[in-house]
Amino acid sequence: MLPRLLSFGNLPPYERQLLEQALRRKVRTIGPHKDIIRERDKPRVANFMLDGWAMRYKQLSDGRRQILSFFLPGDICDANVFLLDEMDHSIGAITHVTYAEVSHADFEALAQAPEIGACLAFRNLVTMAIQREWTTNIGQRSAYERLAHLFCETFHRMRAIGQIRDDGFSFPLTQTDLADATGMTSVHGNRTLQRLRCEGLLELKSRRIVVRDLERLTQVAQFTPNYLHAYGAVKQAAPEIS
Amino acid sequence: MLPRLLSFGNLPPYERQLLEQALRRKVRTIGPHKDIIRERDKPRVANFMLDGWAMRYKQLSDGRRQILSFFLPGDICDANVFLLDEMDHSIGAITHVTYAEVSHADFEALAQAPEIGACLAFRNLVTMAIQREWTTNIGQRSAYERLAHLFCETFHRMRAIGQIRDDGFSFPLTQTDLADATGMTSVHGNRTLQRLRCEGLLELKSRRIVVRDLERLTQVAQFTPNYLHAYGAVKQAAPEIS
DNA sequence: CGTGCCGTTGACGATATTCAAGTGCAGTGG
DNA sequence: CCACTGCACTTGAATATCGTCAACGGCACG
Repeated sequence: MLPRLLSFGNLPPYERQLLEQALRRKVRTIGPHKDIIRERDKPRVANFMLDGWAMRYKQLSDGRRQILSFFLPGDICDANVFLLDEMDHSIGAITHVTYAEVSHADFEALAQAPEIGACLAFRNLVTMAIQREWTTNIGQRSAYERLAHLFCETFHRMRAIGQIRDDGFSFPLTQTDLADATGMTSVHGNRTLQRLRCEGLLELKSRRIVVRDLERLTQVAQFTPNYLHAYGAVKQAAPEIS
Repeated sequence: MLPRLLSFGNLPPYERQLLEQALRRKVRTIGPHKDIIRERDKPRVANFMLDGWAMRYKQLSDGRRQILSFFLPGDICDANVFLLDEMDHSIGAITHVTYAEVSHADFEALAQAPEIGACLAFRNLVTMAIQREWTTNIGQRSAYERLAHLFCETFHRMRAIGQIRDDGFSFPLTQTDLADATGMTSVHGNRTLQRLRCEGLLELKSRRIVVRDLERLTQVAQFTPNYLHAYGAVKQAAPEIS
């Protein structure tokens, strides 16, 4: 019923029911390339990702765009966001996306529940840690290392939600998206990607990534997964389908 | 008594007392270039900045360093950080720093108090927004725009805590720090800084910045302060000295 | 069978890094 | 008082990385 990360581990029955009810109240679907919420909008609800990929991004007035993070199933878009007068960034769907809108009142109730509240706070810390790692990635690493790092991170996150099959996973971004996420132009992204391919680190074709050599990829990226803090605390396992 | 941003606006007497007690319990001082906490340490307390500048940073194994954010008086280093097994970044003092260590128990009590709890959550959102802006800054802007942006942001933050005098403020970073914060080499930082100076946008000499043309600086940086969400909701005013 | 988006390529120029050397200044100790 | 030291800042030249512009091919979709 719930995507893996939204299961929040073993909740007491009362909390589990609270969570499921909150997530059932208002489920929405949106098509790719549509915005879930835009910069300057007044935030009204917290969004819990149920299925599909979305992204957080900012756009400068001259058109430059920075993708700030990706939302995978089970992620929470903006905990506590009600406290803000207006959004300082946008959230857009990459694929078809299903998400649950959680009202301010419902969110408060979830945050008050001891287990769920702690999980929400923990998730928030992980989200912040990932954002910091992206800053480091873009600030310090070369284009080549940067892409390698993003693929390592995504691999680990996808594994945590049981989405790895044969060392590969679905990766619905265009090369332009990839470039905007790593702070390079799409032309340079394309060339850098080719280098990753021809050095035998990975394949990327028709929206699917296969990691050919995780060890070397990790080395190139100087990737250390500690900042994910055992993201979801779930190792590779069958996804929760019920 | 409390630095401006830690005043949390108008608190009911009970909460104000709670806050002051929590901040009085353990006040520490540390010299410049010392670490307050290091990556891989187990976090035990939340640190509330009382005086001086500190920074959050990450170091790669080959020595490259990314400065992730600055802590000014009144900032909170790591709310909720107890939930993490270990630190994924370090916090270092830039100047002499005075800070209050808040225990897990005390922090919980603060977070439970309605007004303070909301303030803490709000501050956390602003911290995240700043981190996102840094990602955007480093990812999309040129070196020249990037430095301009950092100075704009710092100007606004310093103004919010009443630290602007004659369009200038104390700025204790070396050029190497500045470069590590904006993802460039110190040599390039130096040259870029010279350009900012000779175009009449600002002066930077002996650890003090004077903004000569805020309007043009804002333009160059494409700076929009919306992401600060009226950081502290305090306009320029005399600092709270009591 | 067009149309549009995505990926790819080449040539060129701009931006940023590297390496190395030198200046200025503050603090230290003789 | 002055040499000595260390650090921050500055400069130049050579190089590497990355961006811009423009064009073309493939493929899906209508």
